[in-house]
Amino acid sequence: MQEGTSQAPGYPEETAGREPDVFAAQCPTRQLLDRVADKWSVLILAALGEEDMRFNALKRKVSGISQKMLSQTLRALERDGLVQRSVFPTIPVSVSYAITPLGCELLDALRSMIDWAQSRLPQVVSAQRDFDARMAGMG
Amino acid sequence: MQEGTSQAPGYPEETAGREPDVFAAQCPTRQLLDRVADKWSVLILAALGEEDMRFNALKRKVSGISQKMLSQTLRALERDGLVQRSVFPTIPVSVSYAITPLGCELLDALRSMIDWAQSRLPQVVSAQRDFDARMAGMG
DNA sequence: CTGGATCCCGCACGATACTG
DNA sequence: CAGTATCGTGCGGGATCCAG
Repeated sequence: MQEGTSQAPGYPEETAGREPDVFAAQCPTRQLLDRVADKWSVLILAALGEEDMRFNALKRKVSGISQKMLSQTLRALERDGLVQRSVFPTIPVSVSYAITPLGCELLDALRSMIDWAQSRLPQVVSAQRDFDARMAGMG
Repeated sequence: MQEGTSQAPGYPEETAGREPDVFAAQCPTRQLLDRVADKWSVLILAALGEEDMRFNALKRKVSGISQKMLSQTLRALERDGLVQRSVFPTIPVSVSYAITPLGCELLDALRSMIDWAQSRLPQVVSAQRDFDARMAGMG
């Protein structure tokens, strides 16, 4: 494919102060970004940013998510250290999810994105109308 | 679909100045967020944030993207007013994509996320190792 | 040649049933 | 309640074809 600078075989992590190319698919940062720049991850973190929640509460909060994607995304978030899973041996067992300090840092960044979406929605809707009108005019 | 200021009937939103529930699947902000909190959108906007690019240059830059997703995502971004598409009637025709001021605002928010991923990658990797070790220990 | 549409197919996701 | 297992479908990737 693309060689550019020669990379060590096996682990293409650059050595010196050079930062990795986040656009390269095999870059670890890019892979982390792919996991984090995901609608379910964003919504789950945002929900847990408001308060700790149990599995089904989370499922109700994040409307439209399937149990499969919820449990799958939660496990990925937990593995990345962004979410803490706590099991309480009640009967039946209850499991609570909380955002970690690391996840909280990320959430701060995500909030800018969410705030942007909320505040700029009118401009976006207007742009959509404009675009659709142009497309209709082209036939 | 788009009513602008007043709440249209049919939207189960709460009434007065209360902001809509971004966790509700049918909330327009949530839908915008779903489009924006997408790995291809993020990478494309980040690439165009560096410089205007043509279709194939973008395809090379954003490694791993298929031309289908590139053209599809670009069209969605253009429709949302985040990206400007310019056709130059050269031979062969060249199409250039540029980020708009609106998209630039969003990109500022996205950059926090990207920066977070770059700076916190070590912690995440460490958390992954920890998680994997715990899972291995459980059998 | 560049930009993009279209077809086909595999895989990831959604819906649901089932288990501890 | 908190998941896993199973199955069907729709989205995304790759190849191919088309327009200019």
